[in-house]
Amino acid sequence: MANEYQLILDNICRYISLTDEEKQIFTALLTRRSLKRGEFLLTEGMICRYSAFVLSGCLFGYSIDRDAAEHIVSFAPPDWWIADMYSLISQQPSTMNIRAHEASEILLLSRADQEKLFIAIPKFERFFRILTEKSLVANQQRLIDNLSLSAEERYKNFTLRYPTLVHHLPQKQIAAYIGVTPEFFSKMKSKLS
Amino acid sequence: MANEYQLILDNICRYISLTDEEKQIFTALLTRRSLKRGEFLLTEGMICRYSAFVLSGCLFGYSIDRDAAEHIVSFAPPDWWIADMYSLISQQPSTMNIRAHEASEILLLSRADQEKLFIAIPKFERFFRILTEKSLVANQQRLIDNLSLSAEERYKNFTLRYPTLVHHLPQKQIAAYIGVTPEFFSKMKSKLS
DNA sequence: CGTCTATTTGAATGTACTCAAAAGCGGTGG
DNA sequence: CCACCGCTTTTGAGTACATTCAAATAGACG
Repeated sequence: MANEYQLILDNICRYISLTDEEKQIFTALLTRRSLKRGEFLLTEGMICRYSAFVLSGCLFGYSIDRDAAEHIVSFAPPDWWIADMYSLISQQPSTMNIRAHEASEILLLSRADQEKLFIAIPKFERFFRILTEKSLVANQQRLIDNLSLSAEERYKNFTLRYPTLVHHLPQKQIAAYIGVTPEFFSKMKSKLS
Repeated sequence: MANEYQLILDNICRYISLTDEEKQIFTALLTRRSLKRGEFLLTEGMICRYSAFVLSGCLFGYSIDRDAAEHIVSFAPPDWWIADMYSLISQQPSTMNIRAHEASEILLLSRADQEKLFIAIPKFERFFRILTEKSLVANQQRLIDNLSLSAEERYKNFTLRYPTLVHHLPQKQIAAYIGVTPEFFSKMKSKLS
C-alpha cells in the first residue's frame, strides 16, 4: 500500500477494519488533487460531487450572506474530511464555498463511487455513519456555544480546539468562524492582553 | 404488522425497503412508552441509551447554560427521532435534557439493539446514516442562520419550517430555539403586528 | 517596491439583554 | 366547575455587547 494512502487508511481504520483487498478497492476510487493557496474546490451554485480528505495544507468551507459577510462552517486541516453535505446528498446547487487556505493536497471520493462502495463493502457505510454522527455532535455543540457563550469565550474555545490553526489562519477567518466582525475581533484580542 | 408500528415503518421505508421478516425483527426491538406532559426522558448527567421515535405528542431536547438559560437543540413532533447524540454515541453523561412538552407516545430503540440491528440487517446502517446526514445538514443551516440572520428573520424561518409547532408551543420555547430571551421575543412579536 | 488586503483604532449606533413589576393564562385541586 | 396558584407573557427603563462606518497603519505577495 503506497504511503500516500497511509493517512486516509489510518483515518478509516480508527472505526472499521479493512483487508488489504478492501483497501485496494477503496484507494482505487480516490483521485489525488493539488490546490494552490486560495484555490476553490467548490463555489456557490456548483453541485458538490466529491468528499475531500485533506493530506496536507488546510481547506475551509464557508457561506456568504446577503451583506457579503463570510461565515465559516468548517475548517479542514490534514486528516479531516470536508464537503458541502447539503449539496452532496441532495445534488442541488451548493450554497457554500470550499477553498484552500494554503497550498494543499487532497484526495477526492465522488458521491457516485461512495454509493458503490457502500454496496460493495458495507463497512464503509458504517464508517461514514460514524463520521457523520461525530460531525453532528460537534455541530450541535457549536450551536449551543454560539447561543450561550460570549464572543470571548467562543474564541477561547476555538484556541483550545484548534491550537495549530490559531497561528496559521488570518484573524479575519477566525472571526468568521466564531461569528464576530474582524473589527470586533481585533478589539477583543487586544483587550485580552 | 400492527398499526402502532405503521408510522415508524413508513418513516424508515422512505429510505430503505424492508421485507416483512425484517420489519418483524426490527419492531421486536422496540419498546413503547408513554410520557406525561412535562415528563423527562433524559436529564443532564444521565447516559443516553435510547433513540426515541415520536408517535404522538411532542418532545424537545435542550441544554441549560451557566446562567440557567435554556437552549433548545431540537423539537421532535410525531414522525421524528430524538436523542442526545453526544451521549448516545460516546456513552458519556449527557449535557442535555429531553422532555415531553405534552403527553406523548414514543418508541424506544436501545443503542445496543441498534448496533445488533446494524450487523443483522446492514440496511439499517444505511437508514441511520441517511438520517444523520439530514440532521447534520439541518444543523449546519441553523448555525449559518444564527450567524447571519436577525432574530426577526430567524423567527420567520421558524414559522415556515414548523408551522404547526408555532401554535402549540409556549413562546418561551420558541425564543429558546431561535436564541433570544422571552422578553425580547415578546417585544419582537408585538412589533411585527 | 508598490499594491492590495488585513488589522487596528475610534466614535456613533443598534440590537438584544437584564432587571423589575404588572397582567394574563392555564392547569390542578378542591 | 370554579378559584386559586404558579408560570408565562407583556411592558418599560437602563445597559452591554457587538456592529457599522471611516480612516490610518501594518503586512504580505507578486
